[in-house]
Amino acid sequence: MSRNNAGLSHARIVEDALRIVNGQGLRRLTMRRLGDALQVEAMAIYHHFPRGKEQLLDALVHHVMDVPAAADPAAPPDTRLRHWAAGYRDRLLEHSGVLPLLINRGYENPAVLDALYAALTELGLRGAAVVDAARTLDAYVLGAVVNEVRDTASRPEPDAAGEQAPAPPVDPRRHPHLAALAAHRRTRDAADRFAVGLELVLAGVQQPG
Amino acid sequence: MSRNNAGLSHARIVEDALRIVNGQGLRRLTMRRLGDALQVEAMAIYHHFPRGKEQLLDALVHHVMDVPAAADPAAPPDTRLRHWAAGYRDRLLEHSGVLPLLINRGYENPAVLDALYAALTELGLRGAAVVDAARTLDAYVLGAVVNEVRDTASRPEPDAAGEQAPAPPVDPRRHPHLAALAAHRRTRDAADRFAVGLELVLAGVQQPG
DNA sequence: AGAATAACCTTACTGTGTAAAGGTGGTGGC
DNA sequence: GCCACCACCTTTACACAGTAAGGTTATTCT
Repeated sequence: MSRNNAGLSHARIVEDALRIVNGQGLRRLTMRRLGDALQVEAMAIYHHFPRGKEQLLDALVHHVMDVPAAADPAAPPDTRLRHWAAGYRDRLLEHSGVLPLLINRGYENPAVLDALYAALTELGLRGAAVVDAARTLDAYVLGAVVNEVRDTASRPEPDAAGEQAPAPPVDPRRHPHLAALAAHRRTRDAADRFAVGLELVLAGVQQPG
Repeated sequence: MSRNNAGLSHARIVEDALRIVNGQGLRRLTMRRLGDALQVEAMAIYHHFPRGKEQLLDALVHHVMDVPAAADPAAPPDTRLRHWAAGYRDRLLEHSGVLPLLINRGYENPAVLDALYAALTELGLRGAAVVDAARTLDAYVLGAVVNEVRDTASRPEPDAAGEQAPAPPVDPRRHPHLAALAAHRRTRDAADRFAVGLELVLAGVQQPG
């Protein structure tokens, strides 16, 4: 506990960094701020992450992505796919602050990917069709979460009383379909939207069967 | 042309900023660097973007997203959807540097969205199904592009002769499906992968008809 | 014991966004 | 003609970012 042993560790650093990110945003994740949270000087972090902030951000991505494949091998394959998607979405939403990092930093979780392939194979897909389906599902989930995060971020707060939806004006001359369907755009909540879209993708992925 | 008129303009600033971003990356887009590119001091930009860099980044997103809806009203609706998807992907890939900004900054292009609704309606969808399908397609395209960008970024260069795929080792005991399908994971190029996935989503979106 | 080392601290430098205030030329009112 | 004003750009300055270099300890090894 003395001067040269503050109990710092890879895990503790990542943990506190993640707390900062999803409490104050990625922008405010700073070496000095992280040091403060860890009761340590900023430069102490460099002993555990010699490549500095870049390496720290890599570790954040890795930590978010490195989960064991949810194992319910008895469940039917389509149920497992839905669980996979829901779990994936939950994890991304819980750490939505690191989403920008996922664009440039690779992850790839073999266990999860293998389980995904397994479920799709059990559904009757073979060979390239499995890989294509997996990629498509992955893309859908990621894109859906990104859109969801953007929506909830730009959707303002129910701050004052009554003030909620500014209802953006849409010109029915220029955009008739948009105007006609405007009501349908506000119905479901985020979770329902995700589930509905997932069903569509799942249906497409098993089209021949 | 004197000292108080360097010919700066909203459009020119956005243009040069975008050039920097997709030539050197978002990280290197800096007020001073942008000033240099525009032959101007950094603070000059604040006269056209009073809210500073935040507003500049908003403008970048807006510029990337604000394109007229590709109008080929004679084409069949499914063709129009494919064109929309291809155009969307191209635009995102061309400015892949701004992708991280799309997560937190809203855009929404009414013209494009209306055209999308129109095509889906022509396909036979009605009401909420149109909105759901549009959201699903949007999510797929965005997610697919994000994955594609990550792949091409982490995929190293065919720099020296012959050296290309390090072929990550996969344990066939732990991940049998991954091992069995490894060959299928490297077949198609990025454009094909996108097209194949899009077909799956399109199929799912029109499932009842 | 003495030396090596792991874990942290101090200092210092470059680069970043931007507030504040200063010029400078052109434009309109009188 | 002249002067006030304003749009446009520059200067200066500050707080905060990441991190290289080197210093300080306590533990551990010989």
